[in-house]
Amino acid sequence: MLTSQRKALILDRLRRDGQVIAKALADELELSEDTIRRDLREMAGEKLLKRVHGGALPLSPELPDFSTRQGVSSDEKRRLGAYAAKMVRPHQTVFLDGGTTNAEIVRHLPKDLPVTIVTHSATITVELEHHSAAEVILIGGKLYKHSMVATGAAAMTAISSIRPDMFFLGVTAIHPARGVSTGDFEEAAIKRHIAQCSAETYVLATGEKLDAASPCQILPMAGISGLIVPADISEDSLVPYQAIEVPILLA
Amino acid sequence: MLTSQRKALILDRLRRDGQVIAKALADELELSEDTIRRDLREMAGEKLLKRVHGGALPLSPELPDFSTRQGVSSDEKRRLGAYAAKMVRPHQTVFLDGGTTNAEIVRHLPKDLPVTIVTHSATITVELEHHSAAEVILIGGKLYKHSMVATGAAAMTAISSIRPDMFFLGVTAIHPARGVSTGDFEEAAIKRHIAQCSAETYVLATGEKLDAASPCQILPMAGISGLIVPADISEDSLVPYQAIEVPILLA
DNA sequence: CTGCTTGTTGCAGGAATTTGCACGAATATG
DNA sequence: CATATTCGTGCAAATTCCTGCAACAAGCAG
Repeated sequence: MLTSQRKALILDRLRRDGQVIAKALADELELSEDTIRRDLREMAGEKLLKRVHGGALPLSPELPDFSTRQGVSSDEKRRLGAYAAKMVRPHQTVFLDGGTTNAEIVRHLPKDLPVTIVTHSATITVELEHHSAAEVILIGGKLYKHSMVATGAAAMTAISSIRPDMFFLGVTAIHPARGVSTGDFEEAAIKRHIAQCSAETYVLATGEKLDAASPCQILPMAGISGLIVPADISEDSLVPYQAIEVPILLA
Repeated sequence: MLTSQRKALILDRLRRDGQVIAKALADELELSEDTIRRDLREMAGEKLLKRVHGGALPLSPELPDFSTRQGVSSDEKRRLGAYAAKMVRPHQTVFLDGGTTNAEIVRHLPKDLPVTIVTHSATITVELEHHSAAEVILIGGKLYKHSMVATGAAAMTAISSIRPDMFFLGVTAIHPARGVSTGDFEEAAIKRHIAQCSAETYVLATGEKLDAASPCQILPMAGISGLIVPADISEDSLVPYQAIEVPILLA
């Protein structure tokens, strides 16, 4: 690996993760920590990053980016996103629903992973700009602006022609008895349709979504292949879901 | 192996792999590293690549990033965008092509204008998020990442079902004899199709696009309903276009 | 054919860069 | 305050780079 590539990688990680740990990166790239630290020292000299004990941080905490990055993703969402990104195997076809949590999945997907991403979300599509090896299929239709996804008959038809290996479903609420749900009827129908076309359906759930219900059910819990929750969630809150035998994955 | 062939090969590898390692390529071609390095040195002089210790990298690893390109719209583009936005009447159906100039149109559209916007561009779609009265139709398909627009058979089909009142066409070059053109064959076909479905087709042209030609023609000049150019452009440069009777609108 | 020029290639030797290691100093953590 | 990391510096080995030079082939004029 060329030095300049390594430095570009470091900048990339800073943008993506908001931090770089010297030791972790040294392990990952199979180089000595000295080399990484030297890079960090030089880059700090060029005002490209801020050195801190143990690694480095971006110079400007967060670029004031538009709607895509509006919700400064919580650490919780980043962990869920990283976990889900690791589930994706090369050459799979993955359907990504809209939402900030799913945007985190994209940010953790390796930029050179050969994979087919299908999405009906404009914001997810924009996030995929620099994933050079990813084939992106954009589902069109009437835009539902609240979540910036395509809906309607055209979207339904387009989705029908695809059989994704896995679907990362975005929801607003999860309840043991009332399943996964969202606020809009049309959106719920689309999400349900995508799930039916997909081999597996996973839901990324931050803590505050558990044991809540929104007006429109998408699927009963039995329709979910797996629920991905932060590892530090209280065990009590998971009991009702273990009871109905939904596979729970700890991120 | 001829020198020029070798240099072409190097450019090829840069495009394909994003890097060239001097030693590895010397081994592969059974030449001394000196020869490879000499090539790299010369090509760096011609601004064809960027030399780094150990080999070379493409000049712009990630072409003038779309998101940053978008941020720095020139004053010229803003004026064109404002002018085009004023052409849009309430309740019309407008097809917006991708590109930074068309993004400027959106930024100048009143947020409460009741209008139907059709687009195959993910970035344009995101720009429309806060236009509450606009109905947005997103055209899906295989994403062409260079310009972040949907292409392919699916996009063609979806476009066919729509008859926009006006189409704002984005191009990379405009030439009196060779018409409007762009760099990608597939993209040109899509743009041509949209124009054929639309009642009127307008092209927003910044000064540097005039009298240039890109590989793939979209339409002859006769296929254009109007050319929108900055008002401060030199009159001389417009003469060839007035001669072929293309309506010219000064923004 | 000869002599000259031009362009390409490989090689030698010295300069510059990169990398990993050692060791003492600085910093975090309990 | 004690311990464990992490940091910085100096140093040595390896690699890569550059310059100058010589060998060789191709093209061209005389």
